[in-house]
Order: sequence, then structure tokens, then C-alpha cells
Amino acid sequence: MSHTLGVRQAQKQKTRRALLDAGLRLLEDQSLSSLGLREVTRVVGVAPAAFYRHFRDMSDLGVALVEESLGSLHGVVRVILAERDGGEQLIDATVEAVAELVRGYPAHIRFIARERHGGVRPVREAIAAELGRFADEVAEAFAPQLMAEGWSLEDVRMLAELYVDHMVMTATAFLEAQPGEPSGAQSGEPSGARPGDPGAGAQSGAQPGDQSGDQPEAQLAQPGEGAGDPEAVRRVAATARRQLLLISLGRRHWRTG
Amino acid sequence: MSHTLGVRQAQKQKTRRALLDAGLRLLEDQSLSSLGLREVTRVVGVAPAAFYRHFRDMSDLGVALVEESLGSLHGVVRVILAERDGGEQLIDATVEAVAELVRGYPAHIRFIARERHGGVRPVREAIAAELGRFADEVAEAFAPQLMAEGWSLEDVRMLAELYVDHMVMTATAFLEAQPGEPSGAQSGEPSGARPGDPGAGAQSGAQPGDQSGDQPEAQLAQPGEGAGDPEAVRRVAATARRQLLLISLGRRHWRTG
DNA sequence: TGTACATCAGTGAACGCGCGTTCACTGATGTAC
DNA sequence: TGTACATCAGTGAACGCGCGTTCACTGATGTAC
Repeated sequence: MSHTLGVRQAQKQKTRRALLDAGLRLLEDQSLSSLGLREVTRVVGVAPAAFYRHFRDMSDLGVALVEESLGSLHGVVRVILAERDGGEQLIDATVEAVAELVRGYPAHIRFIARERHGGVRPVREAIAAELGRFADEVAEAFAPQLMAEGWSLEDVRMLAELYVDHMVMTATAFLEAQPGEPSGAQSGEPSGARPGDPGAGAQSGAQPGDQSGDQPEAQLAQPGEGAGDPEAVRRVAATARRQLLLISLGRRHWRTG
Repeated sequence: MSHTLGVRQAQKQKTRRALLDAGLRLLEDQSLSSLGLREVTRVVGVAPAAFYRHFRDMSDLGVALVEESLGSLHGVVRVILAERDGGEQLIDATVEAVAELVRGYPAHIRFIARERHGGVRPVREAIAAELGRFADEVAEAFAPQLMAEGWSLEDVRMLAELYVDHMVMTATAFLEAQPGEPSGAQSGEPSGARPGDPGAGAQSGAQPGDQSGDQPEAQLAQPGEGAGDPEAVRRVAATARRQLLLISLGRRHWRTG
């Protein structure tokens, strides 16, 4: 079953990864519609024509980056939502998960924020589709409890969208709190890591137990390491928490109050 | 005092306007970082070099568009907030104002949504500054009542930011509900209209009195006119209203329970 | 009002440059026998 | 295991093209007298 890829296939995948990583890196300072094919291949160190062995054009690469950035978030959502009720614990876990995601994969998150309303339609549509599926999952998780309380399906969906939009807002606020380049651009290790790699984004920092990952993991209060202005980061987290608290207050009084 | 501009100055202003309008139009389908100087001057019908008489580069033009798109929103906010209490009337007025803004100036709103996290730093910063000032105004309007109820200044600001972010979200949702080109690109009249022109965006449709504008105005339930999918627009409005209702429920129970 | 000179918005030609795409190719990897 | 052929990821040269920027210029507008 688990046969190794042929040498040829493996080499091809490696080049593809290198193209995606180079693209993602270059997209930290510009948007997709101004990113050049030659720019990407130059960083990777292959001939421009090699690009076409992997992607039809830059927007094709962009769509692949969307899937990579958001496609693996679904499991993460389930983990966060399933194991908690709707109280402050959920809020803390959510904000912490977003913070960790931004800390671990700033380039991916920046890419999504930038291209969500960017100039490349297929990428915009791919992001909208992923976020829509994301909202579906949140709605599905909330539905049992809320509908028992008399909520309509429409209202559940409305609340789910509010949560998702708020999470995206919070993520971009975190991004702005920790500026672009930490210190020396990007070096070797992290360029291969991607959202959905085991353990990333699902932990909530101070939680006991379930430290199941087998690779080193960014810790919460780790200063230096390009964390931007740590005070600003804390302020963003505090604001996000209180906003979620206010929303969940509204939620509790929606039909009853 | 009100001396007419010299013929030369007037002509220069006209070209500048044409450059801004052409830029805005071209930015409906692409982002600023991929918009070319020659592209803009070609649409206007002047030599490429003429561009430099008005802007240092494209990001300079972008910053001018930001000011034009958002700089005049402040008065609008004051009008909406000042004359209503915090109830459903305010919510309806807010959603209607956003809808009207998007209907009247889709290109401006799209530009802001696209470049808010776009690849051109000066433009990003200009947008952030304007939205920050916007949040200041909202906070200022809310402060008296809320602080009398025991809110901290920080919490007032937190709520103001939530409202502003939600308005931006709502605006982009409206945009997505009414697709790009209405019918025949843009024709003569509307290209000169800009947010903040008298009467635009401040009225709330069914409100009596205060019809103070002196030029024709986009009406609420005016079908056709490139309104995209009217059903989708209504759905966006309904969702936005219920989300604001939920937020204002949370607001009412913030300190009291 | 008329004249002489200054200003400056817009011109048009020129420049060097990097772009996306094409193409026949090379040579390592894969496969059939 | 060895041989002959097929596949195909990556090469490197070439192409035509539109880009941003520069420059000396033109001619209408503005100003001083």
C-alpha cells in the first residue's frame, strides 16, 4: 500500500514545494497579481519554463496556496469546538488558536487576508469557498445546542458567519501587530511547515495534557523570535476576547432576552 | 474670496480627476500593485509623461483615492449616529447607509476592501489611518451613554472597532452580492460623483424630512440599474441587521448581566 | 488695451529592461522483455 | 541481471512586447509694465 513515490515523482514534488514556498515568501511584500513567474523561478533556481511543469499560471499557484492555507483548518475547528461548551473557555481557546496560527504561519494568513478581496478572481473564489465551508462547520457545531434553544437554522448560520468573519478580522489584527520581517528574512527550517501539520494551531497554550505533536512547537509567551510588539499582540488578543464575550452575551439573550 | 481658478489650474484639475477616475475604473478588475501608469494615461488619453505632473507614482495616486473614498465618511457617521438612540432604528439606518454607499460608489468601496490588506504599504497605512479615525468618531458618539452605564473607555473603543469592522464586512458582502459590471461599463454621469457629495449615504431611505441635497439621489428600492442579484442583496442586509441586533443585545447586557 | 517675457501642463520620441511564452533539447528515471 | 526504448522534469535560447522614466520641446495661459 504505502509504496514510496518514484524518484522522479519525489523530485517533482520537491520542486513544486519550492515554487509554492518561494511564491508565499514573495507574497509577503506584494500581491498575487503583481507577482511574476520569473521572480518565483529565480528564487527557486530553476528555469522559467520549468514553472509550466507544475502550474498553468500564477493564479493556478495562488489557488494551490489557498488550499494549503485553509484546506486543513477544518479539523482544527472541530477540535476547538467539540471539546468545550460555549463559555469563556471556548473564547480563550479560539483567540489562542488564531494567535498561534498567525504566529506559526504568518505568510499563509497574510496571503489569505490580502487575496480575499484581491485582483485574481479564481483565488478570490477559492478563498470564499473555503471560508464558506469553514462557516458550515461552525454552524454545524453550534446547531444542536442553539436549535434546542429555539434558534432558526438561518440564525445559526448568521451567528457562524459572524464568528468566522471575526476570526479573520482578529487574524489580520494580529498580523498588523507583528510587522513583516522578524529579522533576517526567512531561513531554512520553517519554510516547509504548513497549516495542518500535526499539533499546529489546535493547542490552546496553557491547556494540560494532549501534547501529542512530535516536532518542536512555537510557545505562547516566547519573546524575541520576531514577535513584533508583544504589547500590541496582547492588546489585540484582549480586544478580540472582549468582542467575542460581547457576541456570546448577545447570543445568550437572543431569544430569551 | 471665492475667486475662480485660473483656466490653467482648472484644466489641470480636470486631468487629475480623469486620472483618478480612470485608475478607479481599472482597479475594479485588478489590484493597485499591478496597475500600470501607461494603462491609466492611455484610458485618459494623455501622454504617459503627463502622469508625473499630478502624481509621483501609482501608490501616490492610490493614497489620493483613499482620501477620496473615506475622507468624507466622517460627516456621514455623525449624521447617522447623532439623531438616533441605540435601538433597531439605528441598526436599520446603519445597514441602509452602507447599502447606499455600496450602491452609489461600488468602485470606491471595492478599492478600499481590496487595498486594505493589499501589496502597497502607503495605501494600506492610509486606509488604516482613515478607518482608525472612523472608529474614533463612533467611539466618541457612543461614549456619553455607555460611560454613564459604567463602561470603561477601553470597552467603548472595543465596541466601536467591532462596529466599524462589521460595517466593512457588510460593505464587502454587499459588493459580492452585486457583481462587477452592471451593464455597459461606466458611462458619463456617475464617474464624477464621489462619496461625501451632498446627500449621499447619509439618508436612511424611509426617513421623513431632512431631504437637504440639491442633486438627484439614488433611491432605495430602485431595481435594474445593475443591482446584481436583488435577492442576494436583501439576504446580506438581513444577515447584517441580525448580526448588529445580536451585538447590540450583547452591548445591553455587557455590565448588567 | 497692447506688448514682451515667464510659467508650466502636456507632448512625443527614445532608452534599457524584464516580462510571459515557445520550442527543440538533454539526460536521468521508468518499463518491457 | 542486462538491454533497448519510452517518458518527462528541467534547460537555455529566442521572441516580441509593454513597461517606467528621461528629456528637450511646444504652445496656451499668466503676469508685469
